[in-house]
Amino acid sequence: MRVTAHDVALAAGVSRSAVSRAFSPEASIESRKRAHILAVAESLGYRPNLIARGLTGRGSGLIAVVVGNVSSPYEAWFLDVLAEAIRAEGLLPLLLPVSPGQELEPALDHALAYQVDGAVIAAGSVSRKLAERCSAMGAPVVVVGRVIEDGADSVCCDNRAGMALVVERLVAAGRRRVAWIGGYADTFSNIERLEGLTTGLSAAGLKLVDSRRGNYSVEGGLAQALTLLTGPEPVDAIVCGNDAMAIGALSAAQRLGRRVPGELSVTGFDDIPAASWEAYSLTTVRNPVETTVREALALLSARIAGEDGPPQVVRLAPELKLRRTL
Amino acid sequence: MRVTAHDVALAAGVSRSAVSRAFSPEASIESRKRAHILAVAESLGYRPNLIARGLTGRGSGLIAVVVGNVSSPYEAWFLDVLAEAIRAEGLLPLLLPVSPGQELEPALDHALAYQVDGAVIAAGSVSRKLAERCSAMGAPVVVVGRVIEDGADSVCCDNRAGMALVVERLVAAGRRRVAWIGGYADTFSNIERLEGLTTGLSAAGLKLVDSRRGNYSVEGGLAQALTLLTGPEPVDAIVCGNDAMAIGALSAAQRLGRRVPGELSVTGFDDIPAASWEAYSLTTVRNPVETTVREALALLSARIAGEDGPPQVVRLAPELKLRRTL
DNA sequence: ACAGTGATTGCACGCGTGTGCAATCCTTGG
DNA sequence: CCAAGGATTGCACACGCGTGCAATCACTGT
Repeated sequence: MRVTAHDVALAAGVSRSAVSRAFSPEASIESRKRAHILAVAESLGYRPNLIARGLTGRGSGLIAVVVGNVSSPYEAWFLDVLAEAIRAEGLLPLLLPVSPGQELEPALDHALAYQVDGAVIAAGSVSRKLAERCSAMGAPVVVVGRVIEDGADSVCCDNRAGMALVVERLVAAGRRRVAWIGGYADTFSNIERLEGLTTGLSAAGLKLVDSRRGNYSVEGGLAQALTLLTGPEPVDAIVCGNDAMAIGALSAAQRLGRRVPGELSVTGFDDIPAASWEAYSLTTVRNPVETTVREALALLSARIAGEDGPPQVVRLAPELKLRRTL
Repeated sequence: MRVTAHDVALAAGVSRSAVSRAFSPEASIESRKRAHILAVAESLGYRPNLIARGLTGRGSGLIAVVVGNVSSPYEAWFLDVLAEAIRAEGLLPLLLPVSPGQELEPALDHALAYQVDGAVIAAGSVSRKLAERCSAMGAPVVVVGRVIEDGADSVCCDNRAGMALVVERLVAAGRRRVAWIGGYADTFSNIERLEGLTTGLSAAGLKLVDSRRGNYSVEGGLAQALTLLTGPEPVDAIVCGNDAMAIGALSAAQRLGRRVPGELSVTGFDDIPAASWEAYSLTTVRNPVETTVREALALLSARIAGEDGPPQVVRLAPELKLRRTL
């Protein structure tokens, strides 16, 4: 059935150990013999069983990747970069989709049962206890997009700084009646972004005119912007917690005939690919996804290599992408 | 370090076999004892090592998922649905991103070395030989989005039928000068969609006015539509090979001030989420992704369960989504 | 030619789990 | 009270691989 090292050993007339060593680059084995074994192995279609190899203790070569709705543009973008980077390290990503509201723990348990070497968590609510439990099981964890104080390594863009950039530009453009459409209320990124917005505004002597929740989706942004713009309170800028909602808000503005950015500014956060599509040309804050992934994997690799020490927090500076909606 | 069944056995004062049986629902074991063992296991934080379990032959519980650029909207959508469905079956998806142009084989080898129970291949060029090799290794393969004649199970929407729907509507709307912006030339879906378009047109006594390649990307669609619309040949309809390019084409039309659908029709294929965003309201062909995933997994499960027989081909009927661009 | 040295090699064990088989236990019927 | 039968249990082996250890080999220097 399945061809094993034993079969190769038989066919090549050597011991099974020799086969094993032929596939370990550093092992001591005569090079002529190794070549022969590799040739026989090739002809038999033999590949070392990585599952069995993982059993001997040297790590499974698997990385758990916890991510939310993969179909949301930001998550898809992030996952794309991350998966590519993991494979570039010779590892394999185990995909664990955890929709908002679902429990993270069962999914993580499932992955831990596969002896993953590490986990990148970009969704679900991860407590300090959970992170510690993973580490105790031998799987270092890097949390992305939020910071667990003293609990786990994390890398996350500086949301407040990003919003500060938006406010600066907003004020320079003479906007005075600013509204906010945020994501899920208790989300780390949502809290920080809102906080960055309000402190920036109050520094300019302004305060929010309105504040709503759009659940980070296009539909949510559209619905909230519609009721907002048809409400009693006049508004000359809508700051959104992410790009998807900003795209929804732009649709609302279009439907209501508001000129953007003439009478109304709209901004997003993340700079997903759609933000630069001409129909939107959304002014937004660029979330440095590539750097985030690089840093996260570097942290993870260090931990896997055994590096000890207190949890590290990497904060990445975002950048304002000026386009045509502000 | 890592807590094993042996540790639990010691702590519970039973044999290791008993621990193993406590975790197999059908195994013969006194229920009081099972409860006790499970309690001890829980208190020690023990979970059966699925890697080791996979070694005994009963499958690894892993499914390889080969997909292209995850960040492209259609692939992200598909992956989202698929990953969710795989987890719903109690399996775990192993993510293998294979960008267009990259080799599929090394990625698949990597996954096969993990003894995956099966593979869903939605990207990369898979030959009949490759599919057979996988099956020989004990990993059934389902190909999605293209058909390997007599080579592997596959499920794929009926691209020609989809295009027929577009043509029908196009002709009814009185369009006579139709251009085509396709994806990668040698792609299965691209060939079928183009074929469906041309046969439909010639049945109506028409033929393509122009034909281009936009690489299935927004940027490609934009660039091709720009040169197309500023070229010598007048055009009153652009049929695109997927939604992303259609979105690019709409941007081109907007930039050039063409009224859509007044002077120009634009259509896509797939019905990605962005197609229904108000800025586009793209008329397109809905690719039945949910059904595709369901059928693909059903096929795969049957094969994993040992079902024999000739390769099956499932063709799914698409549906025209009439919006505002045609 | 011979001892000494270092490179190869094979044996056997361990990784953590499932499971056939025979031994044991408890239950039940007479 | 005894025997028969079924339910439980533990032993031991298997899964496919890496690797320490001791044995073997080739080779070198004198």
